[in-house]
Amino acid sequence: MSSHIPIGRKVTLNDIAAGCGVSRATVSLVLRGSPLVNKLTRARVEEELRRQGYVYNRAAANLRRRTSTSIALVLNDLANPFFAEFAAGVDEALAAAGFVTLLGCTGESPAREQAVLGSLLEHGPAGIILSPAEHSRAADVLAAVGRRAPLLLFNRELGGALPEFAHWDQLMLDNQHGARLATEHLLERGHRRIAFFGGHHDSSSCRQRHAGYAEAMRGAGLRTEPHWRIECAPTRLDAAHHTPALFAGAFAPTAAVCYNDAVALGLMLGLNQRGLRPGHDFALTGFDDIAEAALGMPPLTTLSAAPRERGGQAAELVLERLQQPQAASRQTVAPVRLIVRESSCPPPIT
Amino acid sequence: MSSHIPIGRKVTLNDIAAGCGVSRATVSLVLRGSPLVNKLTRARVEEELRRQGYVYNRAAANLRRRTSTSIALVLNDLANPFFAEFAAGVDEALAAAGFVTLLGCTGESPAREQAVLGSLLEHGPAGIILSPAEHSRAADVLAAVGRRAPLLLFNRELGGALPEFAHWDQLMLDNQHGARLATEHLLERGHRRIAFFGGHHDSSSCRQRHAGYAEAMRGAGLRTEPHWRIECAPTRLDAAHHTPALFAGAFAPTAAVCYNDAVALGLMLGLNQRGLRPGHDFALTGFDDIAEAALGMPPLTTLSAAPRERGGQAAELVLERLQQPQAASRQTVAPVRLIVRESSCPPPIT
DNA sequence: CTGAAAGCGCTTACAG
DNA sequence: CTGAAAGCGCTTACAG
Repeated sequence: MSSHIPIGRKVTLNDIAAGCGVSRATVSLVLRGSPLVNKLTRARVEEELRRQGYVYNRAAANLRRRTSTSIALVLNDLANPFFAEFAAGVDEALAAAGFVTLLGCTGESPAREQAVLGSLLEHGPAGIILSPAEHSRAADVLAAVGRRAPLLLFNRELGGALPEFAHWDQLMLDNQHGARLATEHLLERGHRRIAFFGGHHDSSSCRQRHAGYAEAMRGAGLRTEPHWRIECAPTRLDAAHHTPALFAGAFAPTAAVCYNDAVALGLMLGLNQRGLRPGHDFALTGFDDIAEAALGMPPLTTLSAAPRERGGQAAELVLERLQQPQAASRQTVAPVRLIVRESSCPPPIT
Repeated sequence: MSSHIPIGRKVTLNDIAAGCGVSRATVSLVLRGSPLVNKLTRARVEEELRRQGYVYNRAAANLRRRTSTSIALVLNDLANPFFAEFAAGVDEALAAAGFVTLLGCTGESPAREQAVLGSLLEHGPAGIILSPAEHSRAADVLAAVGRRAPLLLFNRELGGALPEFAHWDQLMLDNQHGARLATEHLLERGHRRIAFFGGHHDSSSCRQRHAGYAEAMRGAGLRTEPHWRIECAPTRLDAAHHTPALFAGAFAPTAAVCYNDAVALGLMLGLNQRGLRPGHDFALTGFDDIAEAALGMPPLTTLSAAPRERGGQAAELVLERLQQPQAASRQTVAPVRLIVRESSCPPPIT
């Protein structure tokens, strides 16, 4: 059980009612802007509210009315700028709708996710926006949340699908289309030997991006080599380490579609170590458009998901769900935009 | 007034009590872990809680007990990685203490800050952590918050000091010391003509950093030239634009202590445009250690405030205040660490 | 147009 | 060790 912090004496409806000689009910009606109240009574009450510095106790009101004015936002990694932007977008849209954001971070741990969901649910959010931790399972989330609040899944799918899945809304990035755009862009530049670099195949976003890449390659009538698909952790460091594998076989690629920007920046490091100049001798693209992407050497061609707008969209989606609890669940796919920068050069002339 | 969202029928203490033939009071005692309850009764109740999928209604409990288990976190800019890290640190520490984070973003607007504080206060947080919007005034914050919850001020001071100020705790970065460290580091490298570049003098953090720079220069017995103090907006772009001003007079500087990393990165661009190689022909330092700092060309010597740890510290400070509402207010200054990278080269040999 | 009364889901003395 | 009763700060039919 959590600690308990006593609150100082606060001004309540009783104080206001007593202060201007009306009943609690009348004060309540004034607060809620009811047209039933006499103008003069209203003015007197409003003056008294100001005078005593009254603050509405929304928790009490919510209890009585059996409503909620909060939405839980559960994120796998707030320190990641992508999710920070997303959170800012969520909070802005929720605030505009009169809701408050209950924040919870899981640090990519399914166990912490369970704890965070449990704790936030005790505060009775009207809905939940969840960007799941890496290996979070559908069954566990379902057990924690049940039917207590509608859930919107953002960015990642959960492991181990379930029948109840159908009840959850989803907002996903168009990973497949994005990777296809990047691949087609490199094809247009004249590349034929294009690798797909980084990420792990057990991540749904990685599979989707790879599918988009494969689709574009097939569409161009091109075959791919096994060593054009290098898996590695989605970090700069691991990407740099795995760079040599790209050049291990015959038909070395002249370009790579990278799982994300971090991987692309790491590949740049790895290329430099081999004496290859990214953006001159080798072309590459990222995914996410993190702040560093525009500053890389060279600046990185990448895909932007406009995380702040996604946040606003996620907020809209849960709020709509609250209006229509029974409507069929919605699977929304957010568009992704190609941002062309210097890193996606034409192939070197051989 | 905000919208209202009806909540579905939930399992309450009454359902549990009825379900296993005890009174509500007994169930409550079980929930709160009271030793007064018979072991068998406890086991029966716990089984029933599980069976019905009971979720504790903390809002109702808080209302009855007149307690609160939430802390409001009000940030000027969550999209800024520094504050995102800070927020992650706050949330982690609060969660560990059984508290929940009520998030609010102001987007650097004092007007939105007022609205956000008002809205969050209606949810009855036990305390508030506020990183104020740029031109937020003490009087306005006081009017919004009053004595309804203890406030911890983070990162920036408020405009227009007030007697009541003394009631607020503060957690500030050691800006002055940090800038002094950077300046002394450049002095040790052999620089004598060192500029202070970027930021606006009406920002308290900028004044403090400039004071640290001036202190180090005085300490070394060095005078400074007027054109060694260039003001500009704390953005990359504006910094790049203002670069020529550094070289407008006689005694051009060989190094610059920059207001922050964004400014330093902008100055790098500006130097490149003049044909000067940062880290070779000109030395510079930043402030913040943003992710791009380590990746700059060259990597940027800078100061780290360890934002995530600051978040944990801020959470500790408010939680301590809740235990001791009457204790004298505390002004905490968080240390800042110099991170030496290639940008702070020795002066060119002339 | 205003007030008295009941109740949201919990907790907490107080009896027994 | 357990239960009946009152009350946290609100809202909402229902009278008048």
